Amino acid sequence: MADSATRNRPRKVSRKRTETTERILEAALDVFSRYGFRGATLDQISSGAGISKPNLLYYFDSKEAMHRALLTRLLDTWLDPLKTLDPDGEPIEEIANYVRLKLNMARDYPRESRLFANEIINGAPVIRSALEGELRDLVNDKAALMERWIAEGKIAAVNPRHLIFSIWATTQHYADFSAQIRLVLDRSDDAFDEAAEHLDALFRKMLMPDRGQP
Amino acid sequence: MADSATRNRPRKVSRKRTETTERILEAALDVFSRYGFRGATLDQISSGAGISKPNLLYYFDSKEAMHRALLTRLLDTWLDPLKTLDPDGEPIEEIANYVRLKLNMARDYPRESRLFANEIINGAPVIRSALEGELRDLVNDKAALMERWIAEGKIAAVNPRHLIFSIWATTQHYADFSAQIRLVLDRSDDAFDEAAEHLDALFRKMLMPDRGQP
DNA sequence: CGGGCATTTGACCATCAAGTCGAGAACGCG
DNA sequence: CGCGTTCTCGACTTGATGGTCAAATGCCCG
Repeated sequence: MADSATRNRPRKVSRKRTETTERILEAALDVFSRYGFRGATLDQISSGAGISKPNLLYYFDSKEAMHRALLTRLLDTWLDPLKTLDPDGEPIEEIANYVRLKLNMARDYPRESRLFANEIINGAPVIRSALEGELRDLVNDKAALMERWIAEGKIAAVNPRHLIFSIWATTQHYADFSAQIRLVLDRSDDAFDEAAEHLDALFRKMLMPDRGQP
Repeated sequence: MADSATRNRPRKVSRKRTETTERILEAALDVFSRYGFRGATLDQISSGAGISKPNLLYYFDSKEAMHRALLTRLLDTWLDPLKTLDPDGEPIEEIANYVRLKLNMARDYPRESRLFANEIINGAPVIRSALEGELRDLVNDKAALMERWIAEGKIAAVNPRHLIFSIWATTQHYADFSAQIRLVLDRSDDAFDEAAEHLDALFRKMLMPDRGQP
């Protein structure tokens, strides 16, 4: 590790190469998230990235390779907020904070959210194995943490896994179904502030331990 | 209206025609919900319906027409549960019942849910106008009802529209993201019973009026 | 039963889109 | 400068796919 080959050449991959790769992935995210995998065309992506189609295929072997690169890179970002659930923190604050983080991601990265949604709706053909491994382990870990909090009477008795599902569902909804939300609410200003308040109240109330009957 | 041409012929459209149309829409639902509009092919649909491709196009002018027929027909079914919110019922029971109905739909009609999700994620190009009209009116109506319940102290002070969003999100999640849920929960048996219990508790707790400080 | 309308299909067409090829331009580096 | 490597693209190939057409078959009803 840290061998001379990697050390001596400050960049084995040229700056230009990484820059172009970045531009391509940015354009690909735009197109894939808007039209889905099948609906996206290489022409759209290449023109979005400002290069020719053969050049696009010089950087990525195939349309599928681009899609895969995008999704695997995304997965880490996507799972990150859940990792921040701190076993030593104040339980309700920790979870409320997680909800806020997820909602911020829906607001700041709607394309990523839609890309992910598309992949899952279609049965997660690409990231299935990653989901089975990394995601399941992470969820199991955090679910166990919540069980502990419940046993200690710190939060109400909820089903931890379904609580996590509810958090994912409600927060990502504001990205994935934004078209519907805009149409229902009528106004174009984003409803994220209201949503934040609403979801904070929803989950806090859900988690408040019932001190009534011990 | 009600002219003889329509009256005299008990079925201007033959039984066979409606039956074939039905078989086509069934196959189309299957394919569109699984692969999205662009991803679906007429060959898949025609073979799913057990007829030839030209015959398919004898019944529907185009792929788009089939898709549109499917979505407009679906919209009514989709909105129906919300209409059942009874202004004269017991508020919390009414809403809990609505949640249960929506979750049952996610369980019994996952293909319809995914078709709808696909349409919305892509910006609702087909049913935009219907959403702007019918759906918005319906939501406004029911939101007003909830405002009344809040004013009467029957339910806690929630943001009615965002409450509705949360119900849509959490229930449809079990259909649209079922792949993820199966992977996380590990077992193949559907998690709907657990989900029903969890969501019932979640929304009941959210809606319980705080008798503490009046 | 027979004329006419509805239904069905094999063969075909046109377009679109993923991916290939070979040649040329740009760049790094001695 | 010179030369190999990296990068870029116009033109092309190939397969998939939405849609057409004309001919054949079935079916209703007088």
